[in-house]
Amino acid sequence: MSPPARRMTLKDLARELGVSTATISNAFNRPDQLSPKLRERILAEARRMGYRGPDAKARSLRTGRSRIISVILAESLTYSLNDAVSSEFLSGVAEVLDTQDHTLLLLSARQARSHLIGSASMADGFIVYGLMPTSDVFDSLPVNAALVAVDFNVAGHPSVHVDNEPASFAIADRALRAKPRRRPAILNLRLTVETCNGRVTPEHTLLPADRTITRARLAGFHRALAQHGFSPERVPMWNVEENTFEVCAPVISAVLDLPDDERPDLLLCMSDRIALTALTLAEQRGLRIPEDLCLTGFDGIAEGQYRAPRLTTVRQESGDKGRLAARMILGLEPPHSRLLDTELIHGDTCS
Amino acid sequence: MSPPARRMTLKDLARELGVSTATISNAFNRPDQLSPKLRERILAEARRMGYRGPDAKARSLRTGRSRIISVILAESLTYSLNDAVSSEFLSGVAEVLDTQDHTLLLLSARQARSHLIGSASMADGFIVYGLMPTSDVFDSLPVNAALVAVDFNVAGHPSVHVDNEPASFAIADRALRAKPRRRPAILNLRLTVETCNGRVTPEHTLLPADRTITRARLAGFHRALAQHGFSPERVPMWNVEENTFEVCAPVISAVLDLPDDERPDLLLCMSDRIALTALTLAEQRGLRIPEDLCLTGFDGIAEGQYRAPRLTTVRQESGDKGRLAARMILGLEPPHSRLLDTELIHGDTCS
DNA sequence: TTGTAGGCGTTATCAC
DNA sequence: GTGATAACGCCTACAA
Repeated sequence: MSPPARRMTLKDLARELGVSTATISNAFNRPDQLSPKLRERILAEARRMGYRGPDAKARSLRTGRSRIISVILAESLTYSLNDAVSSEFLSGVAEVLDTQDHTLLLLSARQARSHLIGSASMADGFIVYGLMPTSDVFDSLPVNAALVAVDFNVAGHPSVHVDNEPASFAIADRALRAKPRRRPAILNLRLTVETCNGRVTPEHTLLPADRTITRARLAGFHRALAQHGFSPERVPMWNVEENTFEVCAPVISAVLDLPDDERPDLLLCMSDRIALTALTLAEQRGLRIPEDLCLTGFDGIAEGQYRAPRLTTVRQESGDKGRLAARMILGLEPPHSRLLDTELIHGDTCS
Repeated sequence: MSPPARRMTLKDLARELGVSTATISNAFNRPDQLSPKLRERILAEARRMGYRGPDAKARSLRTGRSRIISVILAESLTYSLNDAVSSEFLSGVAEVLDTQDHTLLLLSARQARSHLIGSASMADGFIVYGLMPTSDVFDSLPVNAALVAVDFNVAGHPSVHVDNEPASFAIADRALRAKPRRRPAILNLRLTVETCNGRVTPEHTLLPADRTITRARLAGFHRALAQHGFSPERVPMWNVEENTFEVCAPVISAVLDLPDDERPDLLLCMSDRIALTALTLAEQRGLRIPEDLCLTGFDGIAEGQYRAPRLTTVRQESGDKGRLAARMILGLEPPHSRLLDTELIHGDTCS
């Protein structure tokens, strides 16, 4: 009879056992506040009667904390979860949260703003990853919220970065040293203000450095090019709008299908995904790597290293970025901005 | 002075504006309950005074719903986020939740049980993905919680599956038809009760079919092998404990390094990751694919298709699985168990 | 159209 | 060591 559709509460249990609610609460949260015997009895009875422990919603209201950390992603969740770099980042975050009994709530800055606001106040802290389309996202966040920015800066909050400019310089320098090249080109990732999936022309405006890390990568490439006798501004650039095979492929096809004497013989790519797409398409066209075409990537994703030829690239430890950001949010690490090192990977695409 | 560290509440705002709390609440939640003019004024004042809208914690306690859907993953978050198949699944889930103004909370069945219980009661519904190590996970969940199981069954709840047995049969049949092979072998994914990263011997016990989908895949392989004149029980099997390059590599190396007359010439792999690892290692050893070694995968991950040779495999739409599960949880789809189709991909590793 | 008041399930501060 | 009791911030009948 009377199957209580309603979830059993702490109060019900207290009444049933003839003890006060405080005692039940203590049995679950502060074992030292009551006799082991009583605690045992309470826990046993709770199990028997189907009480699953304090309700998270009520507890979070009362304590003000939810043990939820939210990662706000610049891109859509769909993209972020499929992209090797950002999922490795998330994986790092999750690893730390896990050991600290926190959970991970995924939010995207792309979601409806009203919705974002609503969900946001649930979390105890925020890790914001990637460049924010609009800064008003922050207006949605609780005031004084714990916040760590990754791959960009937010005034008043610590951030985590990698050394994009030096790393880009290093890999471009490496490529240019390997063998003299005549026609270097740069493949950008989301670098123009205007939507541009193709050649970048003087008509395009580049995003400012505080809006995208790829600007720093470009600076590194340019510095290396200049040092090797090229006029950076004359090195052709193409831009891709999204770091996926599907979006990169047409742009890269256009590059590779240029006449032989115009086709670049060195592609400095801003991501491994772009470089791998170029690699696949170049192989399909019978181009020899690195003889006919030299390629460099950025990120160091596994896919580029578990294939032949191995991609020459820069490894950034996205997992470490995530772990560090998570540790900062949880107060396990002082909240100071940090710059992580990268490592040059000498693969086979650029000998 | 007195910078109110405390977050401003709806009540504060009401007092400030000289209206009742109900009116403020309505302004945010039920626009039709008050004059547009008043609503405008309230919203404007709220913005001006820094009120970010109703607090999610309090709201969820009051309404009983949080707009949070939790995915409980059988594996660790770290693994799940890095694995192509499960992250595509999550991506599908996220896509649907996004459009329905819900958010995604990631939980792992591996986390400390007490923690899991605590966080669980926060969510409005649960999508359980992959095989549960222990069934007592469900005891942690709120009674009568909305729940959808993916890749396994939970009594009393709908599930989403893929046609593992027929798909495995089809691909094995395809491989065996392509060219007569003498020494087929099977590479399993977590199929033994005992931890086993290597050859499966008669001493090992296989997990029961209700504990792992790979059992169904094995059944499909065996049916095809029998049909082509092999005694399934005599076809050698190896097992890998985790679907990652690092864990697969030693096992596969051992297989490939067998003497020529013992080395399998057909590897039926239970995942693309396993097959791709085999492909990489085989290439490193100078084996020709498919002449010397024929390989099949399972999953159809992008990485296997964007390389040469393209992997012969079965595509399962993990994204669709996620979308469907999410739609069921949100009540957009009738809560009936579903079996999704797969598609045979004729790649180059098995001609 | 707006206001009043009770309660959602906890936890924390007190007394006892 | 244990028990009342007052918040936590909001939503929603219901009354005005």
